[in-house]
Amino acid sequence: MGRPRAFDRDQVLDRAMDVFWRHGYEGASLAELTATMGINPPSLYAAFGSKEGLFRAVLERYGQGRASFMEDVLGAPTSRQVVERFLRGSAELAGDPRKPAGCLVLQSGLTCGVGGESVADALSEQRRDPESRLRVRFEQARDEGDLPSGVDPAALARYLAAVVQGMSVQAAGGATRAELQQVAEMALRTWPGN
Amino acid sequence: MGRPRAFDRDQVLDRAMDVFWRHGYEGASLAELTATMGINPPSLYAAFGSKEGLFRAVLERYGQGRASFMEDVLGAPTSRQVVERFLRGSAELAGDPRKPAGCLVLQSGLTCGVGGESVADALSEQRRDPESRLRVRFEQARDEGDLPSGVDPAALARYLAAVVQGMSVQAAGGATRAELQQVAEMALRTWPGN
DNA sequence: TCCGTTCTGTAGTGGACGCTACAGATGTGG
DNA sequence: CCACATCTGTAGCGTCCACTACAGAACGGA
Repeated sequence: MGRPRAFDRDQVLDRAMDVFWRHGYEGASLAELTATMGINPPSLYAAFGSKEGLFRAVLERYGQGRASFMEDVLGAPTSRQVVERFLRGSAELAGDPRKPAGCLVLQSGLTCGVGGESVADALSEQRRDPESRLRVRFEQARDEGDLPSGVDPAALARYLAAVVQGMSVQAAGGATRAELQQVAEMALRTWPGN
Repeated sequence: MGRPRAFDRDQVLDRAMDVFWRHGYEGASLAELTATMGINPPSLYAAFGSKEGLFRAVLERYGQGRASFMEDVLGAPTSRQVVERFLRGSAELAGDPRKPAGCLVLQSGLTCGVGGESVADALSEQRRDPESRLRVRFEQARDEGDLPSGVDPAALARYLAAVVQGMSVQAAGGATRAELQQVAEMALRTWPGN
């Protein structure tokens, strides 16, 4: 009971995500956030507590999409197909013209000013997550004999994470979807067999 | 004539570089910069004009080191060796424990707030430079028959740039030098021949 | 209809930011 | 030794930042 909320939580989160994505966590000002979200500061603070709280809510929403992507990737029958889905799908996502370039988790903060360390740490953790899930999947593949000999699951996972993060950087610099796909195909040459 | 400058320009630039590297362009405050450089704001402004002017001076100094690295890379006799030097050398640099992790050009600003676009553009340009020089080198290699058939010089250059940028991101997340070297070696499998 | 509760919009708050006015210090040229 | 030019340190400028006090509006319950 009480006066009902005049905005849709998911909708304003999507709009906030766009601002954080384009300007980074610290570069996104409350003035621009509230203007884009179409609400006033008190409403924002009542709903999310703080700028960091808002950002974490955005991050969680973003993480849902990533999680479903990773489930599709990890569900591929062979390790070679895991790699294909991961690289090609990431190129597709990083180059999606309907969204800001690259990846929110990378764009919104590689570095931070003093006091922003907790946000930077949260982002760093988010970046590590797909890599560790890939590693686990490749360890399983190795035990099943589904990994070329001489390939270390951890090194392969780290390499793939690096390539995808590099694609995000390229996208931020204006690379097109087709160019990102070329990067994915070059990376797939790492592993011509299978 | 007049009162002589009480600080060494290159020394304060190196110290400023460290701050920008760790906190990014916008995350580096004048207070921290002046404290680290050991000078007061008026001295800084007399010498560099503005925070952006200081950053550009830092960037130019950083670029000198990068340029000599790229000259060594591009001077390798075969394209395969160009790739080896670029990947292994970049892993070495990104993991250098004497400096902040990764690459200044990437750490100091993938995104920016409103008004910081000129800095972001300058950084984006700096990021493209090694890639275009690699492309030119690979085009030369192709004309000399020194490139495997089916490899596009532009795509190869972009791929390598992405891998190296990804290594920087990994370094920012705490990856060790040895782990970065593993990424380089994985990437070298792209091109087992030669 | 009135009450309690929750949200909304206006209009700020203190503080940190990039930057600079000013006066004193330190050098060179005459 | 003095006039002048340049740098240095103190102290503070206006502006923008994340954030909030407050009063009125919009609901459900009695």
